[in-house]
Amino acid sequence: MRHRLKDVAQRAGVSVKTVSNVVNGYQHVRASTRARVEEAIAELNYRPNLSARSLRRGRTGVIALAVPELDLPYFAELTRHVVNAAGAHDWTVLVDQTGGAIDREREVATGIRDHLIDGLIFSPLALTADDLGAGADSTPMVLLGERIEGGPADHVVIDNVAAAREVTAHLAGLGRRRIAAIGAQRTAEGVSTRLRLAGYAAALADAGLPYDDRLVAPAAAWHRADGAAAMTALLAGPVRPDAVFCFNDTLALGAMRALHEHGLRLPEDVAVAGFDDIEDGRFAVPTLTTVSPDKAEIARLAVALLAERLGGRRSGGEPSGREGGSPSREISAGYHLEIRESSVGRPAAAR
Amino acid sequence: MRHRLKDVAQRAGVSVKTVSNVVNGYQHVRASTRARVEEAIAELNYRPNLSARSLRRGRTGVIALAVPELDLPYFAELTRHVVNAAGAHDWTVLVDQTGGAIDREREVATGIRDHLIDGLIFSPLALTADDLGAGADSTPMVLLGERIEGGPADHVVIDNVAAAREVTAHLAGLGRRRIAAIGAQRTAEGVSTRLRLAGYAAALADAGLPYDDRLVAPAAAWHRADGAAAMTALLAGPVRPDAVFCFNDTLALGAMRALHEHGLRLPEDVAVAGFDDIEDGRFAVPTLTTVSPDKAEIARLAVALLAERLGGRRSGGEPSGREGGSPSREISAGYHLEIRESSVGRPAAAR
DNA sequence: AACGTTGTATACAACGTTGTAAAGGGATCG
DNA sequence: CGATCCCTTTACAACGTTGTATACAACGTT
Repeated sequence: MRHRLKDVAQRAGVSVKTVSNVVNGYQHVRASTRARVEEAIAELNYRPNLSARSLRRGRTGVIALAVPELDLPYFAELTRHVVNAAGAHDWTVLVDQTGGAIDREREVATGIRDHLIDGLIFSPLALTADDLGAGADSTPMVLLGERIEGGPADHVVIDNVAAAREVTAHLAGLGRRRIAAIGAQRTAEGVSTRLRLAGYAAALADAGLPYDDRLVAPAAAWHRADGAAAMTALLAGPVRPDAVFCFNDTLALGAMRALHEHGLRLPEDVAVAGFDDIEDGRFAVPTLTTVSPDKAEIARLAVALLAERLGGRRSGGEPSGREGGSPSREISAGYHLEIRESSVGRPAAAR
Repeated sequence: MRHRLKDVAQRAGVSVKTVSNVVNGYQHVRASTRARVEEAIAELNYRPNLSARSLRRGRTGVIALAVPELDLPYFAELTRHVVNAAGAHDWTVLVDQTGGAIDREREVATGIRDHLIDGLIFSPLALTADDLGAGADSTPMVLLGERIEGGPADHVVIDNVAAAREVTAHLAGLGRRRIAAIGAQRTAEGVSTRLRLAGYAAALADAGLPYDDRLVAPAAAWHRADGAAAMTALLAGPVRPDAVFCFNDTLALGAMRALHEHGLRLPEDVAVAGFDDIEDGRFAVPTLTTVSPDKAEIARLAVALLAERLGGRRSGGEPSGREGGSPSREISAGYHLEIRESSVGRPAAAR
């Protein structure tokens, strides 16, 4: 049984307008009147009708987070951080999954469930700037990652080139001479993929190692099975890698499983590194060396950018939107290397 | 720039009512008029204002899924299945996390973002039937798991007792005589916990093995770190287990990591079994023996129950709700055992 | 008495969509 | 010619909330 302002007003013996004033914290309300209204609200368990409120105000207090797949642990962990960061603004987060499919991503970018969300945080895989321009509505959007160059939205990024370069350099610094990479894509559509590959290539050059196509394995998607398949293909190839940089942790965990099945020792025979620092990798056998982006910071920055676009408050006004607002910004979040057993082995003292 | 029915009407040279009739598939619209309107809709990229629509109709087309933690893989995978199942009804799923905290769960049960959702699928950890009765609104709710006895909501469950019994019997059938359990709780608040413990105890009795408190380790939460800590405590205890049944897969993965760190072999020294069949366990070293609930079926059943409560259609009518509707139902979904390396070892032929 | 402040109510309309009722025009059929 | 059907429009109000304007009363101060 949902109660309206009108029902509260009747119960408290005041006007609808007075109840609204109490609910909205309008200062000119006598304390005794306020108490009476609040009591009626509690008795009736009144909750504002947010559809009505949003129609009148133009705001719902809901933002959306659209990620490729929630069951890729990186996105699940990121979602948790976004939900926490959004809580500080008293926002509810609607989580959507695109599956990385271009048509779904276009749908999200052009307005999912229009008018039900105030803003969008979006981690796309396949979108282009053209997709963003065409048919986009005015809902403020923050993109995670460097997927869209020159688009109108704000971006939160990490330096994929530097991070990939650094972790590959770590492997080279351990004396590895045949460093493979898993996660490239044939069509090179994903910008993250290209940047991580560029960082890998730069580190090889830094170390005076040749870039060898035979050591670069593609992956259709970034799940464990894809990592296992790519590692298996590399092991069947003409050049035996002594290290492998995987473009995310789930690829790395799959590769580690494949290495185990081939009777290879980690890291003695093949050192492994990943990217993302998911909890999984911290408890794997061996624990996984990885790039650890500051997920909490990414979430915080994304929510802060969105809040700024939305004017940082819950109440009205036309959002500055994506067309004609301030120029789009790109902010970098931090990362660091987590060096673990999969590259440097087990501390001898622990045995 | 959001366009209204009025803008479409002007562009197509018809009335607002005619545009509404086209949008809603009213049959008495001339084909040429319909074409004209649809063209205007496409040109303006018109999208209905769902707040306005829901205010008028009383429906938003959004359901909520509330789970304890999205970054526990079981819930992330379940979310994916729920989103897929809901898509068949053209529903959008709003995902919320409660952290398993009683006050957050109460908040969810009494109506999160009122009027923004048509129904709720809820996987609570701490709620009681009293919590459900008090202050609950009329939004239809389906509960996942046997958390709430005698409450008014529909339930989708799996037979936790039988499943736990079966996987423990599997370990006993392998000749294991000191089978431990990880995941019990001191306060025994969670029903799943109690049922899995009951199944474990029943299987011990079936096998003529004594129930030994020293082999039952509690866990504060069900993350990998909790499993590792509990396994470490068991290994420091007076009775050395030769098998361990963990109440979920993340506990099991943490326990496996702890066993490895103590130089024990799996499954030779200690056989391990989990519950949930997350992807992680399929690629672990060794692969994890586990109870595999049919997550897609759970999702499908939950969505179907909710659809029934909502009258299976998008348009109007007062939902039958939780008060005064048909009696609450409990439906069981299937599960099976996945026997893998952590209990039976590696197939010899694979080496 | 006049003025300013506080507090409450009334009035109205806005937000975008849609359900109901009624009217009107055109075409067809008995 | 009247009845019926198809099609479109106009009119109105509903949904629940809230922003603006105005009116009025009470109280305190000058």
